[in-house]
This record gives sequence, C-alpha cells and structure tokens, in this order.
Amino acid sequence: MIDKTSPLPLYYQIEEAIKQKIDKGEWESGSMISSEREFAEKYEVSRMTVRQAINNLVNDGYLTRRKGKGTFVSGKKIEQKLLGLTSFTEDMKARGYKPASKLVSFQTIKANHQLAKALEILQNEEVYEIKRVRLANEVPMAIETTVVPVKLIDLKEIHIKEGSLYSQVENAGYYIDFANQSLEASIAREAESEILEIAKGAPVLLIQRQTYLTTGKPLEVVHSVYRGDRYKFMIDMKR
Amino acid sequence: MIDKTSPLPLYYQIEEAIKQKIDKGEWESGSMISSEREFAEKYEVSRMTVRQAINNLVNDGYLTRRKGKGTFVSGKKIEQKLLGLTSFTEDMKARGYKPASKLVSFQTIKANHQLAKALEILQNEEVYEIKRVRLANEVPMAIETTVVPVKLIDLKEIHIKEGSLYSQVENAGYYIDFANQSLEASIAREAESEILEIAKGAPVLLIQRQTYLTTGKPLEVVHSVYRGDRYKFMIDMKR
DNA sequence: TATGACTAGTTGTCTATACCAGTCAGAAAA
DNA sequence: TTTTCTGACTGGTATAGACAACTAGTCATA
Repeated sequence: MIDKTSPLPLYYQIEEAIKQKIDKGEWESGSMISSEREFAEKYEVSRMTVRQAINNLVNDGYLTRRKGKGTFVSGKKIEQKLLGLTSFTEDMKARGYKPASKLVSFQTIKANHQLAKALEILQNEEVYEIKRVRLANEVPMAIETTVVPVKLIDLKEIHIKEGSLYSQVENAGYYIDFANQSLEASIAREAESEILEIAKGAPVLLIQRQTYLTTGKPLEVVHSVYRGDRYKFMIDMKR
Repeated sequence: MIDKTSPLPLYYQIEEAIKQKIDKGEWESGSMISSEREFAEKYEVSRMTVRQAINNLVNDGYLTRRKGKGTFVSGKKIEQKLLGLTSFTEDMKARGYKPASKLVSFQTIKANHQLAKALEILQNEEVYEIKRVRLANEVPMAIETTVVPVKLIDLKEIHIKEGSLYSQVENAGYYIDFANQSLEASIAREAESEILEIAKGAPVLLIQRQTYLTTGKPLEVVHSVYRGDRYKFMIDMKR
C-alpha cells in the first residue's frame, strides 16, 4: 500500500491513496475519513507525515478539517471559484464602492415548465423565489433571482436577509457537487430596465448558474441581470 | 515582534509579519527572504514552525521555494487565472466545437493618444497591431485586437500565426507581472457587426485586458468583441 | 429531570532532532 | 590555468512526543 523504499515521499503516496478513494467515489462527500492517528498506525508512519498528506488535500479542496471532530471529504466548493466573477460584495468593496443587497421579494411560487425541467421537479411543484437587487453606492447594478425547490430545504426569510444560502444548505446536510455558469450579452427587457433604471433595449449581461448537490439533484437556478453601461466586471490578476 | 503569550499561533504571527513586508513592498518580487533556520533563530521558534508559516504563504502565492537556493518573493501569476475566461481555444474544445483563429491583419501603426497613454509610450510611437478573428466550427465568434509597443520586442508575423505571444515575450527575457481585465455588455458597431455577421446594434461582450511586465511597463492592450447571441461564457466548476 | 464534571476521542500547535537532496563558491588537485 | 572535490549553505522529508483546544457522549449528582 505504501512503499517505504520508493523514492516518492511517504506523504505523497498517502496523499495519492486518499485522493484516489475520493475520486473513485469510494469515500463520499461529507463522510468522515480515518483520524490522523489511525492513518499513522495503518501506514506505519508518524502522525506529522499523515498531516502533511492531509494538509495538501485540504489545500486542494478535497478534504475539510473540523477541530475536535475529524476530517471530512469536502463537498465541492463553488464559492471561491465563482468569486472572481460573481461575488458582487467583494468586488465592489475592492473598487471602493459601498455594496448593498436589497431583498425585493421572497415567496413560494409554482414552477413553470422551464424551471421544473432545470430543477428536475414536477411542473407546479413549489419553489422558493428569492429576488434581490444589488446596489453599489445606492445605485442599482443588478437583479439576481434565485430559485430553490421547497421540498429540498426549509428556508427562512430572516436567514436569507443576512446570511448565505449555502451555509443553510450545509446545515441541512447537503453538499454542493458542482455548478456551471454561463455569461452572455443581451438586451434589457421592460421589467428589468425599470428596476435597473436603464432604457428598454439597453445592453445587459446575463449570468445564469445552476448548482448541483452530491445527491445528483439540482439545488438552485440563479439568474442575474447586470446593467451593461455601468457595471464592468473587473478581474484583477495581481496575485 | 512575536508574542509567545498571545493566543494567536506563532506560525500565524510569523506569517502575518512576512506578508506585511511583502505587501508594503519592503521585500521586492524575486528577492530572497531569510532562510528558515535564520527565521527560527530570530523568532526563537523551531524550524518546523517557521515552515508552517512559509508553507501557508507559498500556498497563497506570496512566496516560492527553491530547493538548495532559498525562498523568494513571488512574481505574480496571470495565465492560469485568465484561462478560464479568455482561452478561447481550450474553451471551444471543451464544448466540442472546432476552434480556429484567423489572422486578419498584422501591421505596425502609430499609437494614437489613447493607446499611447495605455501603453505608456509617446503618441505616434510605433506599435504592432494584431487583429484576429476567432472561429468556432467556421462561424466567427469574436474579434480580438492586440497592441504591443514595437520597441519592446521584435515580433515576427510567422510566429504570431502559430505560437503564443507570451512565449516570445519570455524568450526576450520579459516576465508578466500582472494584468487586469474588464468585461461589459455593449452594442456592436458597424465594422464589428460586419465581421461577426450580426446586425449593427446587436448586443456584444467587450473584454479589455491590459498586461504589465515586471519592469513595470505595460506589455499589451487586448480588446475583444464577442457576439452576444451565440457566444456564452461557460464556467464549469467540477473540481 | 436537568446540570455539570469527567473522559476519550478528534485536530491544532509546537519542539528538537535527524538526515536527504540540491546549489554554489572556494579550496585543493591536476 | 583548469578541473575536481569538499564543505557549508539552502529547502525537503520524517520522526516521536508533548500539550492545547474542541466535541460529544457518559455518568454522577443536585
């Protein structure tokens, strides 16, 4: 299992062994792996060597440590990777604007055909629809609509107002598996142009994101409309 | 300098101390920092503790280790980060389209005021202007215009046709320091609409990138126009 | 029935030490 | 003078052990 005579470092061999188990799906997202001491005993190496292997996997996003509890297989994170493009709050702060988010509406509606298909639920099933306006220095910059199936999770408006949807999802025991996102230029429709205070037909950026859970089911569909005249996506590569 | 009675871990205090020196510019890119053993002696901690601090900074991209030589303040990376958004070729392949790039023109022109300012050269100085059309399955998807000061590097058309500008830049002994990129929705102008085979006034995505060398001078200005109706930026987050 | 103390388990931090593996400059040998 | 070797430096790997901080369950007690 581990070859002590190999020129490959021990920690690296352990790292690969663990990574394989995860990639093959033998160890599922959210499940606890052996403790550091157990690994050390099993592979007949010191605990620090096991820690080095695990550290690398934590850095690569494969594992998550919880002090006092253990080490767990990560749900695949999207937040960091999306950040560069979609974390409006961070983005605005970095540019010296005051970001704000206004909850426009929070309601349960019945899924139409398109939504039902995207979320893999039946037509007319209930979904939460969360509409927010994103502001920079009080100026509306984008409309963001998030849709989540009701049967998946019990959402409270109060929590939406302050915290992250994703933390509520993890509390409910779900883990995000992957997401895909698309971005395209388009033209403002009437309802959007009013909220964004731009002319109908003005250029806008559409961003759509679909997020999937480890269960294989979709968690959410997010639809964002950014005004094209004021909002520039800036991506700084300064380190 | 380091407070051994503080509840903050020692490695963390060291980490912050080093990070500060770098952020403040006291330690320049490419310069060597003290060896691990020197830090250990200076802060009166064990070498392993210093290593933990340095490890974190290496993971964050602040430092680079070179076995047998020392630990150095990193140059800032861009290519990987740009990839997700701008490597048209990879992007198209991943989606199963056949990407192609057609060189429309390669010429030296005199910089106008705006270009001169962006590239930090004098007005009317010579610059290379490289215009390409990006195709997917023979359909034009984007126009890309790259402008580089002539005095910076000796570019050959033949090399532009096949290889990367960046490899030529590194061959000439220049290194990219950082870049910034902006992305916005806009409307196609006449010249663009013709090449992209869309209507004048149709929505397009504008992407602008400015790249800087470690010398502090700008290397290039890249201006891209993507058609909004056909091109979607897809960003997959599958790990 | 609650509450609090204890305990066994986890990861987190830190030490002191050892040897390995590159790098480079200067001393020694050719 | 040129080449080779050696030694002193660098980071890389690995050990064994200690104690701290945190979690969750058990068990005795009020």
